[in-house]
Amino acid sequence: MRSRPDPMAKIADGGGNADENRDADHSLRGFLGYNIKRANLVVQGEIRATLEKSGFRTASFSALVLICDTPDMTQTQLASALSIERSGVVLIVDDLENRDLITRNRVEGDRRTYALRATLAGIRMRDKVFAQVRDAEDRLIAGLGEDDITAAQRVLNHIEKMAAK
Amino acid sequence: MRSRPDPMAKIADGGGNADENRDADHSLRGFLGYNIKRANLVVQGEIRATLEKSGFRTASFSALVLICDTPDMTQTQLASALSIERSGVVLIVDDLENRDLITRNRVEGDRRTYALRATLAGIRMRDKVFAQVRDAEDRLIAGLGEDDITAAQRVLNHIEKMAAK
DNA sequence: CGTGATTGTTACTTGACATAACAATCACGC
DNA sequence: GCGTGATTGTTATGTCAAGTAACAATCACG
Repeated sequence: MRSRPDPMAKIADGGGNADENRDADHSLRGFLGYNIKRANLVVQGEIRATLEKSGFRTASFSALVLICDTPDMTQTQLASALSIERSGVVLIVDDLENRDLITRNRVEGDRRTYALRATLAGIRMRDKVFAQVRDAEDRLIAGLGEDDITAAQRVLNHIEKMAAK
Repeated sequence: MRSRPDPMAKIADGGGNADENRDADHSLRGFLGYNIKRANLVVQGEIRATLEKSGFRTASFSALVLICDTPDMTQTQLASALSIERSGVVLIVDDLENRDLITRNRVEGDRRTYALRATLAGIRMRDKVFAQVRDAEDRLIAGLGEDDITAAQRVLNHIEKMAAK
């Protein structure tokens, strides 16, 4: 009785895929990798939407926050912290510098490296967007218990520590 | 006393970025989007490593599972379930069909669509790889409490439901 | 039966990365 | 001091996944 698709069950899958997907993937739901992927998709989408109102991509805003928190950071350090290649941070730092949010400063003793430092405007921008992102996330987790969230953080951090070894 | 970086804290960021990143990003740690992203990175990496031993990418194995669970599925339905475009499933279904894991069957009444169905080999493959992925995930969450995991699942599913609306 | 929508398909574009090579600079042994 | 090798920022190039656009075949439906 399952093999013959009920004519009533017209797929009608147009845009609202949330309905018929709800139980079509019950096998994959058992994988936490699947659940993380899908949750990550909406979180990143929401954050991206929030950030682009201020002209940031996820990586560039993360870079600004890191530079604010760790003044005189090096581009190589930034690459390591962002888990991307050095060549990638060049574009990001270029952008932040062009918008006068950070400055590249020469450092005495090593003329190869730049000491990255946020400007006052950069710090103000960080604070403003930081709050916006927090609001966006709060809206996503509204209705959840505080203990559930800390438990989730515990699980996520544990998984991250288990990186292939 | 936080502003002046301790000279002892020499960055020394060579390859092992897990150490100096631990507290360099404490601001970003407050965002669950950040934690999800990083955890997702290692989970997907682990799953990818597991799947590629059997010649799958994440999407193609998800497709196989979905087709096993929902026989006579349509490619458009599959695209919706995978949250990708129809043009993308063509390559995936091509691959699965070439490996004799599924078959494209014509359906009476609508000569446009294919009814996707897993072969016996496809079902066996699904079961085998399914167990491997579950083992890989179990290794990642080893040491965590059962209640923590269910709480995490609750949080993740809640977030997913909150998709931009 | 004819207009418009849907399905699978192909070709093209795009975006975000990594890789590779390079000049300038540093570290360090001799 | 000097020369070899490593490091930093940079540019150019490649790659890979996923999306867009267009198309023929087919269906729905007035």
